[in-house]
Amino acid sequence: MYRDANVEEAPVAGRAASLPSSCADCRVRASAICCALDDSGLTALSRLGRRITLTAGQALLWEGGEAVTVGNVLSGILKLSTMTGDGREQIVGIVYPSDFIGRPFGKDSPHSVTALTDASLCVFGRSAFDRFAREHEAIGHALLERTLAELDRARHWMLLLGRKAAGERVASLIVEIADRAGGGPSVELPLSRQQMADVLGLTIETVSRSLTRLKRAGIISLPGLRRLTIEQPDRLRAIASG
Amino acid sequence: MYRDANVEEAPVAGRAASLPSSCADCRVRASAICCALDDSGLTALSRLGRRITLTAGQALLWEGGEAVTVGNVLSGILKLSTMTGDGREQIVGIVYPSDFIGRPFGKDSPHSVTALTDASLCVFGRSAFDRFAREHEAIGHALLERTLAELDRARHWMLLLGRKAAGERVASLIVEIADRAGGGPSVELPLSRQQMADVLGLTIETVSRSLTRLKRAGIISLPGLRRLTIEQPDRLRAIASG
DNA sequence: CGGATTTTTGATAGCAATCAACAGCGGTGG
DNA sequence: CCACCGCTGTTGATTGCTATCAAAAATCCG
Repeated sequence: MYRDANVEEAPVAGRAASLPSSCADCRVRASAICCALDDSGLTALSRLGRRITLTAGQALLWEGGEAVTVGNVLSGILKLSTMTGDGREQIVGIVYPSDFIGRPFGKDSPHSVTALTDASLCVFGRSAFDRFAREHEAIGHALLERTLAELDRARHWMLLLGRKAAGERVASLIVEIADRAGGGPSVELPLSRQQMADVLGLTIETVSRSLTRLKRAGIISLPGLRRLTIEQPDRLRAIASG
Repeated sequence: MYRDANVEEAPVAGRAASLPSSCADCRVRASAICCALDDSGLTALSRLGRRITLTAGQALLWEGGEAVTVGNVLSGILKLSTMTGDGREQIVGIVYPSDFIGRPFGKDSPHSVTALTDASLCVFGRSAFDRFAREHEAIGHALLERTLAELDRARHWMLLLGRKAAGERVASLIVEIADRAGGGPSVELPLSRQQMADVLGLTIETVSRSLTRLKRAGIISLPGLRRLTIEQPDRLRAIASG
């Protein structure tokens, strides 16, 4: 089902004095971790990296497997997931463009990384990246800030998983997706019902029923399977906050 | 119910050339974050810090409050916790001696930090610590490694909260506590039943019933309320892994 | 248009929460 | 020293929520 990631193209290292073309035209240059680097650092880092593409469903890293690669998401959406011994899955993170993926400074990957949509990434060998990060304070610090923010988010999600009822979980997810999408009351859902269930620690049926209930209450409407409009943000947030 | 932390003593900065006495006799010097520093760095850091004590139940930081302090735990055990709008609590982390607490590089504390036992800490003003960390690469890197490990642990706990049944959760917690305690089949439980419930996203009754079931199955025994012996580690681990 | 997949809806069952009472333990004071 | 009290933990009865099982409806895609 899952195939290996394919290399799209070798990096094109520009002249030493200028930015490599692969970075110059990078869609996430301003917001990815590399934005902490100056031009010379960026040039040096770009020599370690290459771009790859993943098709929806394709995995890049496996839980418990060697943490061989790290990198930035350029486009598409990926999931971080772990599984119990008998195969129940929990999504522990959703990764968007400009987010960093992989486990620097660790031998094994603590979770799987799988593309939910077709995606493109800028990836580095982990050990080469680790070495680079040790030499470039700015990258290390940017990584620290990101990791601290991720930890905050993971712990906040623990409250949802440990203490919130199904309806509250679904409301919380909608609020988070809407916030991430940035404002508008109408959002494209990046997740299928099954994926929503795997994020929320619920079943697909319970997610569906919760959405129906929110719809019937007039709090949201569902113009399409993957589209959702928040009709009453205040009530939605009230439910989400538990 | 919760009182403010009390300052125990001002730091005693030793002669510039030697280690300050507060660090020289520090119980966690070899394993806390400061072990990344050389003597001069340690001396500089120690000038920013002071020791405080907390009594059981006392809070150091509040969820949503200003993240004024960071520091190392010297002795005792603390919890990190968050609450829903209507007061349901989830413990998102247990902190042991030599662990780091607080939220560097952030304005607000994402969770409360509360002592579960009497505890002593070596704390720093956050902004002073932030400045220090930016100037001392070694601390920043040590913090990064710790934060990455914490993130791995938090995400692993998300699997437990999202997908494991009550009995599996309790078994997992016992395994984790036993591993942390280091080997012996008999462990002192650092948590009350209520606190175990708050970590596991369960109620106190369900935790108690799960323990009783494990006891009746001969997998564990409970020589005292706060003492537990693992009789059949393999079966316990099998249950824990889901 | 037709088949496959995803989503919704319905019926039922099971697990954990809730409500309630009791037991064990430790501390205190008579 | 023992009786009493408060607190923590255990056990029991019941309820309620969510999972599970099952089937229909909607959507997607060739």
